Amino acid sequence: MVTFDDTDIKLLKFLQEDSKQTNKALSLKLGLSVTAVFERIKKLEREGVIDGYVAKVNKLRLERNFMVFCHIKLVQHSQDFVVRFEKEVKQLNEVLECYHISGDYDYLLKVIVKDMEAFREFMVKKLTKINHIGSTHSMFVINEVKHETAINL
Amino acid sequence: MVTFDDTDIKLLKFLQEDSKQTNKALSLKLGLSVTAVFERIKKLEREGVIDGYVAKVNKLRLERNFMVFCHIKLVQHSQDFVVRFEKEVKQLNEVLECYHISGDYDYLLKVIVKDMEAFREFMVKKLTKINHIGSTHSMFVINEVKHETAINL
DNA sequence: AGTGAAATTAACTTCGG
DNA sequence: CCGAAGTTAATTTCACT
Repeated sequence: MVTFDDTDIKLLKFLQEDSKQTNKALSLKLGLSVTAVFERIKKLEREGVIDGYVAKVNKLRLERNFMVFCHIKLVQHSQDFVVRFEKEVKQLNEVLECYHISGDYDYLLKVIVKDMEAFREFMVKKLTKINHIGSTHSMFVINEVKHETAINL
Repeated sequence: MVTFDDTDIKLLKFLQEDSKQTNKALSLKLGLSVTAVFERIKKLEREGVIDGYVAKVNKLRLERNFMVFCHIKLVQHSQDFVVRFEKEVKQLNEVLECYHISGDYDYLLKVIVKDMEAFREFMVKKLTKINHIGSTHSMFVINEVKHETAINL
């Protein structure tokens, strides 16, 4: 098991907020040399703690501002059905997230589309075309109160 | 209204996947010069379409692998209560996402903590300490089937 | 482990056309 | 939008604490 010291945690916090800042800037915030920062980042990348670097885009500006959470129940829970459902749902690009959850429903999906019309299309032509879906229940997002990409470290 | 051409959309797709690739690499993928890529990125940043650049971290490696979705109902829905609830929930670092949703419950929260014990602490000491919460319903994530950070463009 | 400095490479940024 | 030139930062190495 690899361990992380406080400096690693701080470094990850900074990089989760802004990955474009220079190693110089990070070295000042951390009280380390540029070389040390460089080595630590490389180590975190090598160990897979840092999983990559991505641009965040503004959903509103891109007309992908209609978010819906869909609960899904399967008709059966045999290994076979579960595997097939998960495989098919992964291929739907409107589905950004899919979780197998405890409770009344089996799955919770986060779906992002342009508008209600696009959502209807998605439901009718894609989601409900997947076999073995028992029932669905959609919850529309009225307002995004909070959306953090950074894990709380 | 600002518009985006196909090249902008492609560029955003690439940057949502990997923001550390060089403008040179992007220029090859897009069939443009490095300068053109540079100018387009700057334009997208200026216009707020690109919202920032962040490092993705591996939840598993960092012991933040316990995810719970919490439904919350308020006892009242006066402007005052809603505003106060939203303000307080924003300050909880275990809550990565919070949505005001349609349906039986008022809010859906995505909570990430270390383990069940940490979740219990969170519920008892933080979440249910917020006033005006009527009822809650927690759904534990058994398995993360899909988790895309990139918006489907 | 970390530091500072120096050398190298590569990327970013500006500018004239 | 392009290519070239100038600027800056990332990256690597090394001698030393």
